Amino acid sequence: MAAGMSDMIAGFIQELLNQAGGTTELQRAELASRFNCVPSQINYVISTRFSPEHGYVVESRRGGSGYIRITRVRTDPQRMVMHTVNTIGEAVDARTAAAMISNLNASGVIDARDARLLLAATGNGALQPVSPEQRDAARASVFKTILINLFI
Amino acid sequence: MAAGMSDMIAGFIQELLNQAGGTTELQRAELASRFNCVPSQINYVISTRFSPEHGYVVESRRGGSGYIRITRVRTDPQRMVMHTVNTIGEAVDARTAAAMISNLNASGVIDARDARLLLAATGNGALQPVSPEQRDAARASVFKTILINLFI
DNA sequence: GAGCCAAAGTCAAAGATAGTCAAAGTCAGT
DNA sequence: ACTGACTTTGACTATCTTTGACTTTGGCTC
Repeated sequence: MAAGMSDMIAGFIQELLNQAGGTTELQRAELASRFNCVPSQINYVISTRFSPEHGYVVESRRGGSGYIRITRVRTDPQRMVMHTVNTIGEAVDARTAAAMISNLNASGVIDARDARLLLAATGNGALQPVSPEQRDAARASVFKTILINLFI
Repeated sequence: MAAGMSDMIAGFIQELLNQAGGTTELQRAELASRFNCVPSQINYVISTRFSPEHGYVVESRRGGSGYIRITRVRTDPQRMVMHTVNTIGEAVDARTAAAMISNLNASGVIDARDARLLLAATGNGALQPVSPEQRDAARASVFKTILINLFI
C-alpha cells in the first residue's frame, strides 16, 4: 500500500469520522500543516474522496474561525440511490428520469412527496429555459444533486 | 465546533429570543462588553444573522437608554412561498437563491431538509451543465417548480 | 432651543480562512 | 520511452470576521 499523501490525509479524515460518529469538522490550514502540504491539497482530497457521489456532504465557511465540515451519509436506501445516480450518467431524458423516479418510489426508497418533487424538478417544464441541446445534461445533474441530498 | 465570536454572540441572542418567546431587547455596549468585543461587532452579528432575510425584524433607538430590539417573525407559509416565487422572476443568481431559501427556512416555511434540497438543486453545482448565459434562468425555473410542488 | 452626553450606525481597512485553477510532477501500463 | 490518469503545488481569488475611527440620533439640562 503505497499510501501517498492524499491517501494518508483521506485515512486521517476517515478516522476522525469514525471516532466522531460520521461527522467531523476540520480546519484546512491546520490539517495541511499537520501533513506538511499546501492547503489546497485538502481540497483535492475532499473533492476526490469525500464527494457526494462517495456518500459525503461537505459544508464549509471561510473567514475567521472558518471550517470544513464533512458528514458521512449511509442509510440503507442510499445504496439504491447511489446505484441510480450512477445509472443516470451525464445525461438523461425526461421519460427515463420519470421511470427511475417511479422505480425509487415503488421500492420505497423515496416517498410520494419526494417523488413528486423530483418529477417536477426534472421535468421539461422546469428545464424549459435550458436549450434542448443542454437539457438532458442539466436534467441529469439536477436529478443527481437532489437525489444525493435527499439522504442527508 | 468552530465557535467564533460572532457565532457565540448569535447563539446568545438566540437563547434570549427563545427564553423570551421570540423577542428581546438588548443594549449594544452592554452586550459588547460582555463578549469583550467592539460594539460594532454587534451590528455585524445582527446584520449577518438576524436580518429580515433570516426572518427577524430589528428596531433600535440611539441616545440615552437606547436599545436594539430583535423580533422573530412568523409569516403565513402559503403567502411567503407565493411572494418568493414572484420575487424570483425569470432569473436568479445562486447567492440570491440561497438567501431566499435561508429566509424560507428561518421563517419556518420549509424545514431544514427541504432547504438543503432546494439549495442543492439551485446551486451552481447542479446547474453546471447549463451554459452560464442560461444558468440563472434555469435556476429560477427549477427553483419555482420545486417550491410550488413542495406545497401541493 | 443650544449644548452635552449617551447610545447606536456606518464604513472601510486589516486579518483569517477557504476555494479555484492550471502548471508541474509522478507513476503504472503499453 | 510514451501516454494518460492521478497528485502535488502555489499563485491568485472569494468570502467571512474583527476592529476602530468617525457619524448620527435621542434625551436631558440650562
